[in-house]
Amino acid sequence: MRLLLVEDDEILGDGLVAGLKMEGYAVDWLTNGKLADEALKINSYELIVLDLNLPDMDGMDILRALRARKDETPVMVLTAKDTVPDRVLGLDSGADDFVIKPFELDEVCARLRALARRNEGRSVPHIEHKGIILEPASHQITYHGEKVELSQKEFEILSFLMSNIGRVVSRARLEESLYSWNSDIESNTVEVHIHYLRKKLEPSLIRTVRGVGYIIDNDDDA
Amino acid sequence: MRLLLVEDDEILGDGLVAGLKMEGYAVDWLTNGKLADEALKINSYELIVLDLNLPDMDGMDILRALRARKDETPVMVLTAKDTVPDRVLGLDSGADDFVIKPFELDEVCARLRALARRNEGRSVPHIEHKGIILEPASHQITYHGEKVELSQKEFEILSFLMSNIGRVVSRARLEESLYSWNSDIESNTVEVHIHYLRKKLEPSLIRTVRGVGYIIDNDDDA
DNA sequence: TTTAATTTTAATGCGTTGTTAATTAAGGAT
DNA sequence: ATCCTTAATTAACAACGCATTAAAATTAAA
Repeated sequence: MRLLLVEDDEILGDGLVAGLKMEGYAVDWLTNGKLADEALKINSYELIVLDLNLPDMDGMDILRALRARKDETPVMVLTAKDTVPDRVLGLDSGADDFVIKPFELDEVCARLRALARRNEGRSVPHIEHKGIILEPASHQITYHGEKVELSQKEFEILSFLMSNIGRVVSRARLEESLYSWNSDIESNTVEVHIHYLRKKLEPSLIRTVRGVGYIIDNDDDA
Repeated sequence: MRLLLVEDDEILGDGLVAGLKMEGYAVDWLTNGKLADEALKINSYELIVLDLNLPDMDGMDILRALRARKDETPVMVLTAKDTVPDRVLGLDSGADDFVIKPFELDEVCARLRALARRNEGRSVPHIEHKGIILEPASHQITYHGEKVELSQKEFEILSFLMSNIGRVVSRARLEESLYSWNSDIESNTVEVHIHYLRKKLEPSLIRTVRGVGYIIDNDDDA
């Protein structure tokens, strides 16, 4: 699950990154407001953690710009107690949650889980297709009524494919959804995980579109 | 997917072309602003990557002229950090995204994908004609209800012809859509693929217009 | 620390695909 | 009718993309 952290404080940022990675997030950490603004135009994060107090650009501007682009990604705002204008705490700010510094890492994580859950809950209760039931909330898969144990990466790949049923998903796009920008995957990791998925489920479930990507088809034949 | 790169720096351009081709784009590279302006009046691209700092013509003028012609092609602008007038960063410039030099090739590619995605997301209509159903999203062809397996090049050629039903498409134009300008195809590749298409579908489907090109006719006779 | 599980890397093999090139057929022009 | 040009057909070959496997590296768990 991809997460963007915008935090200029080195020490705090470092700790957050470590903690969030431990929670299983693929974290991109930016210390620069303008870069963050740019990064968000790519729009491929599931969560954003945003410090309002940045040196080069007001965090609120980033948030405003984000919402102006109709980007609904859940945003958690970090602020120091005395720098929060009251209006910010209102609903119109566009943020989904606030944490006041100093805070406990555990609390942030719990709130993030809640955010993610709430966000999934709206749009994707569970996806069902060809005998597969995928429940994002519990992170579990059922295939023809039987539980199937998937590793994290396998789950993420399947999720991505299943939320794009009928559309070809390029390998690059899959990689984007699994990793953060700068992490270089120069090998065939995705292929390998696809292979494991086919093994655990049905080989014909995921169709290869040579030179293009992978797809889970709509139709019932294969 | 055709992409126009306008970049005067030889070294940078060379690298970009290589990288973009690797991503599967058919890249046309122009180092000259005026030529680019002309090219954009004639050709149509799915993406444009534009360096603002050109020797003979301001990149912004190209962009302005493009938008003045109601051309909505997504444009990614490349700029050096200190040469970006602030106004350029505003929404009114007409660009869809910016990248500040120096940049990572990976980032540019990721952003381009995002641009293309945003742009195409609206409508991916399937084309239907004479019993053939072509679905770009799933990359599949049906002929009289039966699935037909096509290779990538075959698929691309058929796509191009089917989105130009009733119009003759010259071989040069087909080659352009499959390859970039300067990539040399000195043989009859297109003919060969046309041949395979006719074999897999109906020989009479694609009519040869001698000395001109190929066409899929409107009418029901052949 | 040891063990197990997960993830990544790397190497291999195979089938598909794109391209080339040579030959045959067809269409126009003289 | 013949010649010349253009297109169709076929086969051969090289290159590529993907699947698969095993092993290494990393991470989590005991």
